[in-house]
Amino acid sequence: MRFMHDVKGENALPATVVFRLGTLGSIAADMFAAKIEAIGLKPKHAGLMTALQAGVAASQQELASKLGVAPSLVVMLADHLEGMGAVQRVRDPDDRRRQVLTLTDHGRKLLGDCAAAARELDAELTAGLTASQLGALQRSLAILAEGVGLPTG
Amino acid sequence: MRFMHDVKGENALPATVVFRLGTLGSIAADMFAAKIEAIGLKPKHAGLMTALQAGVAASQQELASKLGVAPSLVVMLADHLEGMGAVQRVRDPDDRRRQVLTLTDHGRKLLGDCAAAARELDAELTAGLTASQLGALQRSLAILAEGVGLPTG
DNA sequence: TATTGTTATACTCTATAACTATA
DNA sequence: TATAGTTATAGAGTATAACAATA
Repeated sequence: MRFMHDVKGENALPATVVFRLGTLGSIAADMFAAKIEAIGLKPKHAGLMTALQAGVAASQQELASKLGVAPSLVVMLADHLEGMGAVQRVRDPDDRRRQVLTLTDHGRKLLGDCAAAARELDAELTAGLTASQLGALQRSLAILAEGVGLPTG
Repeated sequence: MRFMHDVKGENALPATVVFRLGTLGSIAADMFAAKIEAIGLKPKHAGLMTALQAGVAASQQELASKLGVAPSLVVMLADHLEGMGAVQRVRDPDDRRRQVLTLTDHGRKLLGDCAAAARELDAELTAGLTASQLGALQRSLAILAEGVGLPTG
């Protein structure tokens, strides 16, 4: 006979995937934010540039939709990135209402710096995993990401 | 010869564990928040109750430390939980400055409801994984959680 | 004087709503 | 009239700082 709520067992809240993803994700996001703060970026800037790099969105409306944020937030993110020379805004000649964003060389370099920071954190975060565990984790996370239709990749 | 920044490859930002944990974690947290909103709770309330249940903290200061939030936030979370009869505040007779929080029966029931909600989301989220992939994922996440000294897990 | 809890205040983030330009 | 972008405003969430009670 077991406890109905199974407070310590594998059915308890802390053992669920959503709980662990939520808590680990929050910590991971904070670590990443701290790492890229030095180059003047926040995670959402990296997310926007990643969407541009992947070619899944170009106009600000498309970006807002893909990133799952309000259009007004894209304006501020793009302002910041344009101000530091990471992206360029060019009016779409076919529809002059649209601002098409493109990554500059500097933007690509910054995105590379973000990736390098992320890889350093990966090494730190996954130090306790064996190589095969790490591989399995990466594959599982990729499947989960695909399952929820992840905005930014 | 490869591109220096390897923008699409497995070294790129979207393929890192931190990036995927961050994005998936945010989605998971939102899903969980939406599920438990109906019972008047937010993820941080569940985290606080989980810490109480696990016995890793009792006073509000200890909770603030374990949860990684400001003491003033614990006051508000505890106010809310006390208001709905999920926790009790009792003064520590040995040190009357300390408020010791304890879960009530109703609090334990609510925590069980949170766990049930999380399990439902797990089923939905991990539908694309095989049983063995799921098991491997759970083990890996547990190791990562331990590695970062997770507050509430 | 130091510490726990509380209250008051301010800041960050983000969304909603109003506005401008273009279609 | 409808849409892309922008600006202005407002709300949620959380931290910092001041305060009260106890040690």
